[in-house]
Amino acid sequence: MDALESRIGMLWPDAAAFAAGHGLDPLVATKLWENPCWFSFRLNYLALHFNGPVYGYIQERHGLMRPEYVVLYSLSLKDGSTAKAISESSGFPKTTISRAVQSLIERRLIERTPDSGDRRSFRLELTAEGRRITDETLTPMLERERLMLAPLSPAERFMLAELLAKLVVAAPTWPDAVLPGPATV
Amino acid sequence: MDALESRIGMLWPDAAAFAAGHGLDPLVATKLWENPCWFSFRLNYLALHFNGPVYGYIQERHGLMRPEYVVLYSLSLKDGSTAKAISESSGFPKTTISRAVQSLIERRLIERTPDSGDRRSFRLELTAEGRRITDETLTPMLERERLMLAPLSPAERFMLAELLAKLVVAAPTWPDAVLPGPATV
DNA sequence: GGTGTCAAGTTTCATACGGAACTAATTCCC
DNA sequence: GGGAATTAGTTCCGTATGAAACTTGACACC
Repeated sequence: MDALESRIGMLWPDAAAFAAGHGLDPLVATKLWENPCWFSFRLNYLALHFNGPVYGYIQERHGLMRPEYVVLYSLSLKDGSTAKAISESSGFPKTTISRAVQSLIERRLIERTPDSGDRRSFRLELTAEGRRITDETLTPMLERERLMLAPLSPAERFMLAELLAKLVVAAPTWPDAVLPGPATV
Repeated sequence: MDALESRIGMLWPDAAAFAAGHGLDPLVATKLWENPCWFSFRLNYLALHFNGPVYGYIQERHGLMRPEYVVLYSLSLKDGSTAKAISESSGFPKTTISRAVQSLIERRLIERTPDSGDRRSFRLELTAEGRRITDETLTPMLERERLMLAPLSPAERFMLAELLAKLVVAAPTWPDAVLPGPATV
């Protein structure tokens, strides 16, 4: 009964013709216009085209792996966060974050001070040098976003920001596993 | 001068208060409402909450790694695609796709036939068994998208689909590296 | 105030991953 | 038509990664 609903993203008649007309790879056009899972494809495709260039640049310029920079960036937004919070908000497993934290401490980009009250966890804080790196990196990141969002009008950008925010806000209500289909029982 | 522009996604006054009111992790709220790079965060966060559950399920139920399933799914949309096209449309490096293809051939989920005309490349095609798996997996994938998009009205979903599509269409015009800032020269 | 359960972070270990170099086929172009 | 430059795909190899097990501390419960 949702046959119509799942076709929301598939309103272009002919992916091949569209691809030819827009300099788009034919398979990309198919995934864009003839894909029942239109949402996840667009999400992943766009995320990819942000992450690749940006983390490539950071890696090359500062020698930081992606999880390391994720920690740094998280602290630049909220200094004193714990490894746990960073892990959950970024989606990297806590083991990966733990390693990143150690590496950043060795490089004196962050400091770890025991949390008063709970001796299992630690406040993580940027050093001056760590802050310098996040400051310096913000410009190219913003520039990349600007570039990617350029096709939209300001009103459209605002609309997009709102729609995505609505979804993020709802995330805590989502189950963290896909239910096995009824045939599996 | 774009100070305003980059604050598009940051229109909520107090992330901490918002988090408390919505059962949202405080760091997530900060990344949502006090983050100059609002776009990439929302993109990655949502992609993550699709990929994790869905690929976890596929891995568990069918023993397929993510790149393997990406190949399978790509062929379910456009049978006869080449490894190259799959690599570029999915963002996985060609070496990873190559390995996935080999594994899928061994498991008789796809077949490889030499491309008439260019003997370097191969048409990849689903076997009946491969098709069975993509058919069977589509339901939980659609269900996950439905769940994630549930907070939006049909009109909003349509709007979101359109906005994201506009961006994907523009992707071929994006440089594939972030320019080094002027201070780097 | 012990005992069992849970949570933050670390260590261990097997492996999936992706960059660099390679092979083979194609295209360019003089 | 023949050599240079490109392209599809594979192989090799070092390593970043994440699941499972572990450590240490908090908290519940009686």
